[in-house]
Amino acid sequence: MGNGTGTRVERLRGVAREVFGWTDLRPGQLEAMDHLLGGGDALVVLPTGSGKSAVYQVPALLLDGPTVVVSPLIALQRDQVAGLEEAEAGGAVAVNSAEPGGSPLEEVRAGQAEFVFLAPEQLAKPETVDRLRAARPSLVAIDEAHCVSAWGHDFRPDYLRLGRVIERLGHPPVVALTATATPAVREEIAASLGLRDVLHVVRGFDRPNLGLEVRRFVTDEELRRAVVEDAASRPGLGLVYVATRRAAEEYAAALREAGRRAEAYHAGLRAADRHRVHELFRDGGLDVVAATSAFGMGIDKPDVRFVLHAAPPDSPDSYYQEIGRAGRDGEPADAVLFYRPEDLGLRRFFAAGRPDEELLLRVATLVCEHGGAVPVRELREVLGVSATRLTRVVNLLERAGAVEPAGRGGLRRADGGPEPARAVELAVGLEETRRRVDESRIEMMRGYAETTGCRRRFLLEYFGEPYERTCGRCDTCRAGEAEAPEVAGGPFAMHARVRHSAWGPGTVMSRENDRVTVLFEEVGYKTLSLEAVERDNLLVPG
DNA sequence: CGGACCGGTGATAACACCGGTCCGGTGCTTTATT
Repeated sequence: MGNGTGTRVERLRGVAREVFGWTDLRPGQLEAMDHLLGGGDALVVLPTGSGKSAVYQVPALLLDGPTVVVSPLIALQRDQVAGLEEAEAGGAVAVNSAEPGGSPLEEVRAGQAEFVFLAPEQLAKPETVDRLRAARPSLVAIDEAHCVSAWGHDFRPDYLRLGRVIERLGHPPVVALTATATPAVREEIAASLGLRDVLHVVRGFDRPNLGLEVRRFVTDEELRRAVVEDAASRPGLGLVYVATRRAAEEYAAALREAGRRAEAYHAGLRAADRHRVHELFRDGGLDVVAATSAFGMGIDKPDVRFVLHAAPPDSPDSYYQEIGRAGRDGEPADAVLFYRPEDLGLRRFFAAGRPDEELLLRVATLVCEHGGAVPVRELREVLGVSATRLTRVVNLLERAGAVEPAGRGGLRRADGGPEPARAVELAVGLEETRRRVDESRIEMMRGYAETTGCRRRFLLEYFGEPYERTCGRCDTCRAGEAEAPEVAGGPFAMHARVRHSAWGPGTVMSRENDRVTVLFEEVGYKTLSLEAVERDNLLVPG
């Protein structure tokens, strides 16, 4: 393989060509790879199907030592391992509950595997981290890195502990990869993973071949009928995203009734059924999949012609991820949201979870009174709670500065940290902030559904890309309703830092002609009328 | 937060209406039982 001589970029190109057969690395990819070879960390936002994996696979072969890849789904790990085995890129193994015994880690230690795939839950075991550390990893890749922000806080709290794991592994170069991330989510990922000397590579947010449309309904019955009629009459392959498992089954049944080859997909299906639907979808045996958010990660089918939403997701972030599965081939495709404001209620319910004050206090008190290092495993046995619940609480107490890790899987009171009662207060405050931000993202989803402006502009500015025009291809543009934006400027330019007397510091995310949307650190997204802002001097530069 | 579902109510009876209750997404793990 071509190494030893030549510039880093030439060596990277050589490996890409000779090992993987890639002859056309894109500027964003190369830049990130080069930065990693130089010892820095990178946060890479590229659309799925544009070679995100290459960003760690190529430099991995030029760095001396195995590459640790954190990947959220066992199914994705399997696919990636298979792909690497085929490329003969130095061997790849996965470590998870579905794999036999402890032999994969042995292969890594013995230098027989260049890539090792794990979910964050595996890295919660100190023994596993120790064995990886002994193999002296030279690169860490966090795939689908938005999971750190989206899942780490409640659903899979081990995501929030990856920063600790990276340190424990000696902090080799780290690359975080995702297809969707607002500036705020990118900041959170970088901070949570403890990235240093970070190069941000963000490419290809706009998807001009996607037609955007929102249709509004009063009753649930009308909405359902319209979704089924629409999905049944469109040519080509499509997805219908729904909010509940039950709705997935009902839509699939209605579409079959209407003569389409349709299947439901959600996490309540047996593994064999999920597998079967995936294969049918992949091999062209279906017209429509009616699915919850369980369907999507790892899907890279080029010819999806439409993505309909029978209910709004929890944020524009999720929405963009889901509609981004349409039109990967660059041909025209449609993204239609069938909208009732009431349907945001379910999202609000999911966002509302309250913190576990009793458990917070018990953990804080136990650790505080112990005086030394308490093994987390022991805490779990004493308290008789699930690992997920305990990890969530420990994360909060760490963020509140009350406890800190002590060696292998231990926990002790932080030096000069707050008393248990005060620690609980601080932790509850952190949860409150989190809840407010989640709710504000739901409000931004309402904003998208109800905007009278250009929808593409709304989404792109939400993702931090200035878009000083109208697209002409969304429903509001076509109806001639979208107002042409004025040239922005003045005190509320995109990304300007501002301060509000009650809501504290924030960043301007977008500006329409009569209002401005600001992302506040403490309360999330707020849209303010410019008239009120000017009349009452609500925002000052900050 | 909103919807589906259930059982009680009223009072020529059948069925419309009410209020209460329950339920809802995403995946890793691991272990005992077939």
